[in-house]
Amino acid sequence: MRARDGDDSASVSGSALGYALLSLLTRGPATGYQLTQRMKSPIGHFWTAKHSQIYPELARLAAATWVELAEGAGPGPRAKKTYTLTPAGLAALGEWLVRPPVVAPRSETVLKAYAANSADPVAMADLYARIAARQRDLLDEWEQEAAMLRGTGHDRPDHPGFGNYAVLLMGIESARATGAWAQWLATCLRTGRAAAFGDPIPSGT
Amino acid sequence: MRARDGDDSASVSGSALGYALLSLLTRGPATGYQLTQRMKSPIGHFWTAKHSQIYPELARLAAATWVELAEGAGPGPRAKKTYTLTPAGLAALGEWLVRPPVVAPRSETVLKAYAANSADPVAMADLYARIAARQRDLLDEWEQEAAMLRGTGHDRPDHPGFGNYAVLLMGIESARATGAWAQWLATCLRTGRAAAFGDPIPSGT
DNA sequence: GCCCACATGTAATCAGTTACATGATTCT
DNA sequence: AGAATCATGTAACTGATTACATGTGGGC
Repeated sequence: MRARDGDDSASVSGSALGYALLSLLTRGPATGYQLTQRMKSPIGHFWTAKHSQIYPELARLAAATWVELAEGAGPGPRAKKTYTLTPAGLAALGEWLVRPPVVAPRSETVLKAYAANSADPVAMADLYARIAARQRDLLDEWEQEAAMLRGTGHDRPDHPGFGNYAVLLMGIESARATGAWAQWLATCLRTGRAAAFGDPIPSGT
Repeated sequence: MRARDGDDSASVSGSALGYALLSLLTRGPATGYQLTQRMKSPIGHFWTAKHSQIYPELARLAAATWVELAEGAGPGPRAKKTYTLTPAGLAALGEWLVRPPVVAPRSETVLKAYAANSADPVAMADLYARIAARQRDLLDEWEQEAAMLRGTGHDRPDHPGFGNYAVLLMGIESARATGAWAQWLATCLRTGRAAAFGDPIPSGT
């Protein structure tokens, strides 16, 4: 975020985190703490932030008049601050959304696969078998969640929860793809031979 | 990288970037410049680094004796340095590889979808239609590349290029998943109604 | 003469994590 | 009595990008 107080005009620009917080606030006003929780699911599988990063960013968003805050009595020594998205914040979000994404994806899981034959094949096969199992679990969980959301109309683009549904669908596709790939890789490494993609999970894991 | 000169023993630990460079060096000795190029494909779609990050990291790897360097005359004012992976470096890489990945994935593309109904639906549909088209192009390109690699035995885990092949396969799965999802999202936003996943690309884009 | 590829570095800044710090309320 | 949840912040550090800085050799 380059937005500072006094700089209320034209070229105000934000960081991806700032816009992520604005997106969370479209779901309704929240405290920094609540935003930290709200970020966990479902978007947390594709974007994360700790509270130590969120609190200063909220202060910057407030300085840019993209959010408003109401102070109240908090449980601890400091006041509890509830943030609300402003029309200016919503407009800034709308402008950012239609610009092409720029953050390059990073996957340590794929990076490790790139050096697959520099490690013990058994340990490596084990690692990717566990990753595949985890992705299958997530896939099951998310498919149930998505089915429930479909039942309540979240699959319509005018539904306020459509964004959540869209993220969940990408989670499903991502888990399916990663799971199948990790399983293929585990099979290759365990058998020491080329394997076909999409084979059923061999017994004896 | 916490590895410093003199600290050659037990608890030497590295950053993901350090291990990425070691992985690149398993393909053969290289200069920092060549590593910058080598990182572009195919692993560049899942892990990136600029030369300004690579050069200092190579110095740290050399201090940790994980790589060796040979100096020669360079084109510019400074000496050209060719780095080679040492047995200690290979061992360190092997230990890191079998540890579970920790870096959380980040996708600005999915983050934007999370706020899909806070922007102009037409512009948003356009954005995701372009993303889908791009993923289809990548899919075509990578499938041809993968077919070529299969023909030359890269799909066997003992082939030195197996890591490249594995990354390429994940690229394919990722492009397929992201492409189908982006197309679904574009269709939803354009029609303003719920769409089924995996539908054929509607005409008139 | 100009642009491109080769080649290596540093400085400033931004983004993100880890650790430190405080304190009320509710549940076990 | 101790742990978990709610709630907000800062400091130190690591990771990554952008910009600055230098210079050769080859092709057009």
